[in-house]
Amino acid sequence: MPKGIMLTPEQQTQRREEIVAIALRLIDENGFQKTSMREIAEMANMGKSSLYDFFKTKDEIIVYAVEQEIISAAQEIQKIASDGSSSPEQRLRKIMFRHHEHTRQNQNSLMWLNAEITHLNEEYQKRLHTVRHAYQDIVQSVIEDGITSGIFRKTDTVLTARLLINSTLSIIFTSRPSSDLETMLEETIRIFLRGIMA
Amino acid sequence: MPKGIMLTPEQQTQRREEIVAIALRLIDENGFQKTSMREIAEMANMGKSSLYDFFKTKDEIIVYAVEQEIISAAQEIQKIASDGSSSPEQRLRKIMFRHHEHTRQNQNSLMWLNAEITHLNEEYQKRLHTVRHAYQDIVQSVIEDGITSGIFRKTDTVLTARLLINSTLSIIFTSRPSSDLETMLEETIRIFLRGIMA
Amino acid sequence: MPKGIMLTPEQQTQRREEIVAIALRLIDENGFQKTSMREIAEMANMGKSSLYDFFKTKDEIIVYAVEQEIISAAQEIQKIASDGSSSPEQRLRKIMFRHHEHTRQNQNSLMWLNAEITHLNEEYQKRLHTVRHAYQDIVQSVIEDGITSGIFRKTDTVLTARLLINSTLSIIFTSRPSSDLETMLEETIRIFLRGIMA
Amino acid sequence: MPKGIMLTPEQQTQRREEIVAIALRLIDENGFQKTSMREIAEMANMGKSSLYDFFKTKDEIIVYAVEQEIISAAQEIQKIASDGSSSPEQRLRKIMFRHHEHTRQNQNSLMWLNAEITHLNEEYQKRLHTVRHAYQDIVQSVIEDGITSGIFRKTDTVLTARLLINSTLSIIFTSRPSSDLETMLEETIRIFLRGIMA
DNA sequence: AATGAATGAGTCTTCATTCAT
DNA sequence: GATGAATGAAGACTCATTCAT
Repeated sequence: MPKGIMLTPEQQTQRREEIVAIALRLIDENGFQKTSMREIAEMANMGKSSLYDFFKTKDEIIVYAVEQEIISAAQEIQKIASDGSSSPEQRLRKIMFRHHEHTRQNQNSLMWLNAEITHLNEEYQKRLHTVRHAYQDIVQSVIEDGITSGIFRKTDTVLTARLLINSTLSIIFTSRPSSDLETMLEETIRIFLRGIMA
Repeated sequence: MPKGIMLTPEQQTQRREEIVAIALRLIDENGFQKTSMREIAEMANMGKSSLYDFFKTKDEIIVYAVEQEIISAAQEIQKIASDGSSSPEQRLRKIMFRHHEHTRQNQNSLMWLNAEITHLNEEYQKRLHTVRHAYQDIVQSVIEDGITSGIFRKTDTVLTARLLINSTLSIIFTSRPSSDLETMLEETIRIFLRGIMA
Repeated sequence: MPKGIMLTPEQQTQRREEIVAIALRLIDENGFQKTSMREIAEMANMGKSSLYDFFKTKDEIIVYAVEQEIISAAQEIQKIASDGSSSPEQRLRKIMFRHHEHTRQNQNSLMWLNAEITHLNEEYQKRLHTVRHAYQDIVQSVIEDGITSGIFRKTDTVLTARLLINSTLSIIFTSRPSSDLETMLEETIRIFLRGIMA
Repeated sequence: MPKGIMLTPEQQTQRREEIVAIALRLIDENGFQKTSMREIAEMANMGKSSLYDFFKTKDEIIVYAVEQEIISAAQEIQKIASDGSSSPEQRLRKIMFRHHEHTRQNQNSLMWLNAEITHLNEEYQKRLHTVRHAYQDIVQSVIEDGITSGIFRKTDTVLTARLLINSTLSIIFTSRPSSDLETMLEETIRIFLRGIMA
């Protein structure tokens, strides 16, 4: 950690990623509230106040973390969504698998934000909404492709996309799993596809 | 609030209900964290410490509150579920309407618990799981009725019930509603029913 | 310190006075900024947070302290001001002596507020302005008596009162006293009286 | 801002003046406490730590700033004071106008120092006392001229000078101005002159 | 039985200052 | 010479919980 040399944007980003990785781990273990900045700083081997050079507030850490996760997941599902060689059904299925992974990896942060997003400051809410909407739009576009091509019936695609996206939470956050995650995911996809098939 | 007069068990219970009603309202308005014991006590016209005669911890308030809400909602959907004169499909639809109401009325408490349940003490987790499972079981039983009677295909009914139950959260917690709640609920039910129809 | 028994208003007030006395002493020693709530609490033999049962903010401590001092000083100079048996000149002189005492006893708090009042929240500013104006009004009224009775010439009495009042700060806050406080006060009064004599 | 090029003493001084000008402005806008070194550095287009090449501490900035202001104002009032063609009364009046300007331009810094000077380190206190005394001495000298020439009566000239000097604060820092600044200044001068006239 | 006074542990955040490059 | 990354110490404030009366 050189002292007076401006961090390149890459270094900045890398440092942020490091912090975020640590923070996410702690948050997943103990919850956001019970994770303190002191704790994060200690795990990150830096002074409490140095955190504030990278994130203006504690909230921003989780917001940034989830924002990045969603952006990166969005890029991946976008690739799948744009793959003209698969049927909408195929693509939706693939997206769900990728999405399930994303949900599983960030389960607690995502869930915490679901519950607390309305208590974040407006800027953060807006940032999250933006990326979430973009993400949903991708899923939605595949559904619309299916409708256009006649294999899906006409549904409220905004809602359908959201139902699909949120369904992975039902799979992951259960105190009474009926089988392994993958099997449940398959079953979920099956139900939904059948639900929207023409 | 007479001093030195023993409260009968009924009064005890009634007082608990009052507190719980107030707490639920405050939590739904401001979130669990931002609702303080002082605030609850003031609204309930009692001393801070008197709350502790009814609930051992702050957590217990929300746990008990949601527990009761779920129990009471379970009783109602049980009635619907047991109504032999309707088809399973009809019953599922009615249940979803009632369930949606329940979700809407306690949205923040329910969501907060979803996010924080793993950080509650074990006893509370267990209590919540118990009632949730019982609730889910009812929904599940209707689905199974449908399967038995041949109108639903064979699915993972535990999972299906959970998907159904959680779908109301997707409807209620959206920053981008595609239409009014009831319409979205109808659409959701339609998709699911179709998804599980034989 | 009984635990669950409501403090009577008198006890409340007394407790506040105790805190205020300690706080004022610390503030006079080390300045407002360098006096911490922890320090005050420790000196007052109470938990940090108990302070907040008596004062909502740190600022409020000094505001309340000075407010009370001014109110009490105002009552005393009011008595002098209303004493019909003395000439306005006599009364002004007596008031200045009493006022000088008041200034001396609260020198650092008063000076600190002079510098920082604009950074206090509005409510506090208003409270201070109110009592200060009331205090100034009393001094002003004596000056006006003198004008009415013809012994003082017509001056801007609002300004004159303020000059008179603030002059004690010049006497007290000097790094180069030209004599003892009382002598300087006498000289100051002499100059002012001569300055406004008809 | 060339790197590695030695600054000439003139450039050094000039840079200091720039910093000081910026600091004074910020301090007068937001107060000393709320003005951070980062803020000053940013406004001065230099790195935070570069400030420390010019000033050892934050305190020194305001000390130096006010010191320079007083020295420069002292030079100006010295010119007035030495003007043999005007009467002491005339000169005092002119000085007061110039002094009022000086006070007004640095009101918050001056007031802040009044309140906090005793909490500065000794060296800074000494430096400020030195220039303040020099400044007061000039005013005092004019008063003494007046006494010598018989138009002023014999007063404690050290005190009188201080009263005169501080009176501008009463004019400027009021929450209840009785008229515009200039008029109040005129009235103040009138009262004082009359107060010390033979 | 009922209360509110008292607390202690903990929170996020700020900032002047240092120092390696 | 100039910089900004890094920090440590501190600060105000909150709140669930306890307990003496």
